Amino acid sequence: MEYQEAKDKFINTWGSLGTLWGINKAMAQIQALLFISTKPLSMEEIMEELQISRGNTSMNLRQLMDWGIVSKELIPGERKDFFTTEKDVEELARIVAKERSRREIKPVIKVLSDVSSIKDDDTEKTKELIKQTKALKELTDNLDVLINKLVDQKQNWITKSLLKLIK
Amino acid sequence: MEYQEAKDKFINTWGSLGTLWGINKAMAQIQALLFISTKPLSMEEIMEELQISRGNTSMNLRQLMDWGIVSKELIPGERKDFFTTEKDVEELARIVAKERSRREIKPVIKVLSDVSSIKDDDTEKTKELIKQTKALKELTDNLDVLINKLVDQKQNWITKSLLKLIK
DNA sequence: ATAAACTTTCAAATATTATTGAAAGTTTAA
DNA sequence: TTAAACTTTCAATAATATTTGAAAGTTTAT
Repeated sequence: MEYQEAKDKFINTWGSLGTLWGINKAMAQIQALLFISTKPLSMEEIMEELQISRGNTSMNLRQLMDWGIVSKELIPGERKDFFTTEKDVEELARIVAKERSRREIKPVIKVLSDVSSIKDDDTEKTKELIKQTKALKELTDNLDVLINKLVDQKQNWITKSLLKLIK
Repeated sequence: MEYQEAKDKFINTWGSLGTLWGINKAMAQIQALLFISTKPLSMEEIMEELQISRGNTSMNLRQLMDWGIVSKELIPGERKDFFTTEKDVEELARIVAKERSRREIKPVIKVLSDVSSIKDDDTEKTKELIKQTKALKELTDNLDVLINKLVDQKQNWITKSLLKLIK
């Protein structure tokens, strides 16, 4: 496999993986492109490489910046903005995990917490609703804590965590 | 909050959460409905409760069964099929984690592995592609192992894992 | 202040994905 | 067998999400 083919394959796979996880294709592809780029890229270059429109590029770069995964790089003497992504995979994973926790998990915990604390009217169906949503709430809560704990271990978190779990 | 409101809220939240994670709304809602039901439900009952078509119900029940989270329950003397979902949250989480590993993570590892093993032609961009995809491959690999290890701890896996990680 | 260079916004267009419903298929009881 | 009861399939349709592109907005150099 040659460079160009490998690059395309990586960007496309990353793009469809994104889709599968509720992240849109362009957003994932831009990140992938920056991730393997040897230098910061301008909007023009991104549009050109991925064959997407200016508007699309702009909106998705904004989202990536909101996630904290991509940042603007000011290049002296250049009028345009240039963009880079976090290059360290562990730091990247850390950011993504934290953001997903904040954006997706926390709000769900809130709903589960509300639903599971309705007044028990002593009917079987109410009891079941309370019991099951409470169990789900506890699981989600614990998972969230677990993820945040994992991710907070500053260096080599995965390796460290693995070692501990082996017993 | 009354029973009906809490139930609707739960089913709807679960439905939109599904969407966010690449699982379609009806599929997530059916699972949610079964999860808080006190008894197995027929297709008719599911259609009625969620206001969705027969075809939609049938297809999504099939998918839930393919995932291994819903199963047919044969009720003696009944002609219709009845359906239940796994009621234990930990077992549910275990199944979902295993399936996502198999369906989504493993194939990505394969692609990353292929891409990162292209022939090094000693250009800077090829070196960067190899370096970055290799790092990503290793991270994904390790995360996958970690998830599977967590999930394989038969009882109270989250609690146990948490304790270990506290140090 | 002006205008060129560049970025953002957002309504409309396009593409993708989910849903419907009726026909085809299957199972069961008599 | 036959036919009623039930389930599945899938082409057509509807709903949703993404993308475009041009106008509006912003910044910077002169």
